[in-house]
Amino acid sequence: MKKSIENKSVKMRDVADHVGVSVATVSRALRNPEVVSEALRTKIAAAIESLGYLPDPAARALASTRSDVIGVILPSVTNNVFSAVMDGIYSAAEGTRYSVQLGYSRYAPLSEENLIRLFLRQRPTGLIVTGIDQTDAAKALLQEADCPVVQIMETGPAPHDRMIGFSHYQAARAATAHLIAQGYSQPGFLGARMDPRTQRRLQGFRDELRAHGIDEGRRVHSTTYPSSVTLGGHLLAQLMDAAPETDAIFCINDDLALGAMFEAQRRNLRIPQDLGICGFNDMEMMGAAEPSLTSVRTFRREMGAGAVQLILDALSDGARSDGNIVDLGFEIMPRHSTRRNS
Amino acid sequence: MKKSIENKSVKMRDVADHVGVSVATVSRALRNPEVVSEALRTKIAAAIESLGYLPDPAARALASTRSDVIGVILPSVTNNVFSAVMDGIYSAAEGTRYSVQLGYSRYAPLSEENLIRLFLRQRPTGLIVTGIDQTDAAKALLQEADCPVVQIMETGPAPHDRMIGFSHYQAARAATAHLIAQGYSQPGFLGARMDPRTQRRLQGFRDELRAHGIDEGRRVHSTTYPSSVTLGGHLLAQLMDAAPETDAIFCINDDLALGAMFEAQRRNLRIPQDLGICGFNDMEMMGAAEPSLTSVRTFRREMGAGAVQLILDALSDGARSDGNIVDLGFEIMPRHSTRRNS
DNA sequence: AGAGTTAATGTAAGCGGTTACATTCGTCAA
DNA sequence: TTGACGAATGTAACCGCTTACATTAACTCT
Repeated sequence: MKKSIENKSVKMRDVADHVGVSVATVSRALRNPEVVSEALRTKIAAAIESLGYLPDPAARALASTRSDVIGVILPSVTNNVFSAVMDGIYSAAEGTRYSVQLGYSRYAPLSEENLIRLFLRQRPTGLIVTGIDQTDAAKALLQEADCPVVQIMETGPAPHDRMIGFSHYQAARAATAHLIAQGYSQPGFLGARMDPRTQRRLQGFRDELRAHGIDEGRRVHSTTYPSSVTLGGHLLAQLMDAAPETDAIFCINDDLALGAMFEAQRRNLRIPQDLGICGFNDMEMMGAAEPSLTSVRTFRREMGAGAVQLILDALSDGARSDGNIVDLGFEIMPRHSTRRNS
Repeated sequence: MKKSIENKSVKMRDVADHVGVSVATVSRALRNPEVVSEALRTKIAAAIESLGYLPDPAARALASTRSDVIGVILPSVTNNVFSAVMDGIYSAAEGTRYSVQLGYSRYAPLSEENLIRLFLRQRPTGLIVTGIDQTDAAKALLQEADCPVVQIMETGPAPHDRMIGFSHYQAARAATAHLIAQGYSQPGFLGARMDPRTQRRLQGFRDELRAHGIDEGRRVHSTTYPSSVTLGGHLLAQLMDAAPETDAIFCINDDLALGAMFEAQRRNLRIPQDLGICGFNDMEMMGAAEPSLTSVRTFRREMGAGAVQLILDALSDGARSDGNIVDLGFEIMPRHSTRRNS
């Protein structure tokens, strides 16, 4: 594999000259191999290899009015939940000609709107956005976008185009139902960074309580602060002070659950006898904790990979088969922290 | 703020016509405002606003032979350590005209080399790469790169250009010294995903033991598997079975430390009396855990933000002030898990 | 007043690909 | 033999900006 030393800036022109054809033929060999004769195709491939030619994405994008990037807009960099999604996205994009461009909205709808505008300007191959709570302007932009758009993390009515996720409402109801089934009669709720998505989880919690005729009392504690393990401890402390009758908690995510567990230990509350704990997302540590912690497993990596696949499908289908919703569901992972009934 | 409905594809041409100037003037108003008259500048700004014009990055990159992207190559998507770095990078890039392009090498040097090649093809404004263990080919590419290159996460000799990080070796020595100072005489080592960077931490651990005349015995346990909380538990189990005299552990990262803590609890080992635990990175949960866990704090967000700043500096400096190394240091955060001496 | 500056703007040639259209050439049916 | 046709390749315009160079107008200076 002798690569040219001088591959500083090999252009298509150089490859063409090397083979003795026009640049158009080289371009075709790359984009529509089937229209180029077998003989030339192999010669061109060899020249590309030996010269170490790599196409200039900017020139490509400009000429073809379409860039080979898949735009992804997520609310947070640091949140583990989204790193798993990213992992799925990058894995699925690997090996394709598409590259991923990431943007972070920091949970700010307006910032998300601007990112959408910015990304659309690049005429991306596809766009992946998080959730269903865009601003009206953003919705309009997505509606008019001339590329596949996939909404991830949630399912819901009227997707812009395609959608892959699960129902946060149903997941929360199921988790709450699990607590009740385990014999807990006074479940509480711990939430942080209450955005529309987590609000739907709260709604699921409430509706499930109501379905069992349980009053929520003063057992719902949440804050708009970003979630953390420390915060989980604080929230549990608040909750127990305000509502000592609480015998179980459903936490909006696993960090809060872990923090609550530590706080429970500090307070000498026995888990699961005195306090049942259920988290959300089922991150790896949940099974490893002592005691192991019940959580709602969600398929984050699959969501990311699936979103990319949906875009690739849309590209080949051509036909915009609207209303394409993929529900990945969720799974309650019962562990020691809620095992009161066995 | 009445945005045009038809901002589908407003180009510079449209802005120019709207104001009654040539596109060159509009372009200059955007890139070198100081050479355009005050009057035109404001008119142009107004037109841009009212038409909702956004420049086409591909065209810009092609014409200027320089794209406004900062390339970043990290080994892992999911590792928390790097999400903090990314957070710093994105924050620092926000508000500038530069956008971030991320690539993941999955800890594979060859994959990193390809990414470098790919990124360089875009003639980026700057490049951020992780660590100092590139392949020879990759090193050559970086050396010839015609943009600032910043190596992050580590300090060391002979940076390609600039460098921001800390000494993993020194940090590990300091952590080990802390354990010894707390009266632990048989410290062990838990490692996972042993790459060159973590190898240097192991070296620090060993040298510090030697400096105190302590034999490492059979107390160094590590694996090439990716790190996880679960794995931390397994490793501690292995370690205690192989070397029951162990009275403290230095873990390559906080996940392992947390897992080890849970395993210690399962084994009824008292922390910190029977077993001292020290992690690495000081993630948020360390202080919130029960018992709270000692760790080595590293400045990851600052590393990311600092790297971007170094690039911006290099751009304005012009002069390649070689050998520019920023050592952010580290800090031992003593907590309950190693508090035997007080 | 005339020449020389300087500041502000316009003109037009690219940047490196893509692609519609033109051209060439061999094949085949009439 | 000849024209039609299809496959393979070439020609050249164009994608939306940037920028070197040319041009013009307004001053400054002797």
